[in-house]
Amino acid sequence: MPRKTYHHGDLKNALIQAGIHILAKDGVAGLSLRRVAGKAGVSHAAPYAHFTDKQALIAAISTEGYRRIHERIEAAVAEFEGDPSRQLLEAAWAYVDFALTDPAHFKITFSGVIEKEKEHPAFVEMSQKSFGAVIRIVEACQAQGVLAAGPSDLAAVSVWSLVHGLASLVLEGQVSHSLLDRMSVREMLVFSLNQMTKVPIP
Amino acid sequence: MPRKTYHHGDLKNALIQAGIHILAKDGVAGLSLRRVAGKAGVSHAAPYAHFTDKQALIAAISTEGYRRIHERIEAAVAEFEGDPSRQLLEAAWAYVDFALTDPAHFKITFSGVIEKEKEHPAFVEMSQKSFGAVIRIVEACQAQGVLAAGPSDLAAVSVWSLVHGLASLVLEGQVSHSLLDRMSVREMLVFSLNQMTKVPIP
DNA sequence: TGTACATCAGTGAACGCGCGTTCACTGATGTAC
DNA sequence: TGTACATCAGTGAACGCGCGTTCACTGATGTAC
Repeated sequence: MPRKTYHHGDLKNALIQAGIHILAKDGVAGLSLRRVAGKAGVSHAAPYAHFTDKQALIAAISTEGYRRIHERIEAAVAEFEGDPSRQLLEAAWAYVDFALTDPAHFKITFSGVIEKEKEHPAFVEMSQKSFGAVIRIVEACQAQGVLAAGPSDLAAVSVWSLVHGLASLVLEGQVSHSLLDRMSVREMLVFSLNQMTKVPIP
Repeated sequence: MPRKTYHHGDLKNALIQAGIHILAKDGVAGLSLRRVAGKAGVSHAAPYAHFTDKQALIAAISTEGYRRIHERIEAAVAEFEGDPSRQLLEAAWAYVDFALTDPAHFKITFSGVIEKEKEHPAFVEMSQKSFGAVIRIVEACQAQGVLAAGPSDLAAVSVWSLVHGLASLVLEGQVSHSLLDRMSVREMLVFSLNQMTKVPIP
C-alpha cells in the first residue's frame, strides 16, 4: 500500500485498521508492529510517531473493538425501542455476531490490554459505556418482568457472562458438531437467553 | 533444575509441568520451548525427543488443563451424589476456581489447540468427557425440575456458557470494581446460576 | 554372568528469522513577520 | 505575497535478542546370546 504524499495524513487510524485486518487474516500471533506498518504503507519505525510502543497500538485496537461492540448494542437498543426482550436478544446477537465475524479482534479486545486502569483510560471508558448499555437493557427487562428482579449490575454480569461465554465457546471450537449441525448459533443464543427469562422471547 | 542422571526418566511429563509453571508465572507470552526445557533442567533440543514441535507441547498442556477440569467436575459430582443442584453449583465453582487460580493455563486450554480434530485426539477426547459430565449434571437437574426441560446437550451449552463466560470476564478484569468490592466471585456465580434454575440453589 | 551391539534420550553448536526499539536523518508543512 | 524557520511525520540502517528447529554427536540403557 504505497502512498502518494510523504505525509500519510491519518496514519494513526490507518495503523489501527491495518492491525484489525492482520488480526482477521492471521490472528493474534501474526500481529507485529512491522507488519502493521507495512500494511499501512509506511516504514516500520513510523508507528512510533503515534504509539509509544506495541502495547499502545494493541490498546487502541482493543478500544476500537469495544467501540464497535458498543455501537452495535446501541443500534439494537434504538431499533427495538420499547421492546426490552427484543433489545436483549438483538444486543446479545450483535455481540455474538461480532465475535464470530472477527474472532481475533474479539479475542484481543478482551485479553490484549494488560494494564487497564492507569495506562489506557480510553479503553476503560469504552468498556464502561458498553456495560452501562447492558445494564439499561437488563433494567428494562426487569421492569417488564422479563428478567427476575435483583441488582441490575449483577444481573447484567449474568447475562453478559452467558452471551460472552457462548461466543467464546463457539469461536474456540468447543461446541460439539452434533449440536452445530442441528441448529444455528443464533438459535442456541435464543435458547440460552430463554433459560434466563421469565417470559419466552422470539 | 539440574539432574543427577543423564536420562531424565520422565521428561515428557516434566516438560508439561514446567510449561504450566511458566504459564502461571509469565503467561502465554512467556511460554517458549527453550524456557520450558531449561525449567525442566534439560538442553533446549531435548523436548524434540518427546514432542514433534511447540504446538504438540501446547496441545499436551491444554489436554492436561482439560483433564484437571474434568477431574474437579467429577469430584464435585461424586461429593454431592443425589443432590443435582448442589452438583451443578459445585462443578461450576470448580471450573471457575480453576480459571481464577491458573488463568494462563485456563486460557491456553481453550485457545491453544489449533487443529483440534485431526491433530490432537487426546485433547478432543478429554473435552468430550468434560462436556459429557456437564450433560449428566444438567439431566439430573432437569429430572428434578431444577432446570427447565429441553435437549440436555443444548441446555448444557447454556449452562457451560454462563459459567465459562463468568470465569473469562472476571479473569480478564472486565467485571467492575464496584461489584467485586460488594461480593465474591462465588456469590456472583450463585446469583447467575439462580437466574437459570427454577428452584433456588444455596 | 559377561559381552557385543542396537536403541534410546540426551547435548551443544549452528542456522536463519522476525521482532521491538532507537537514532540520526530528511522531506513536508505551517506560521510569524 | 515571500521568506525564514520551527515543528512535525516520516525514512532506513542498525542494535541485540530470543526464538523454533536441525544435526552430528555421545552417554546411558536394554537385550540377545
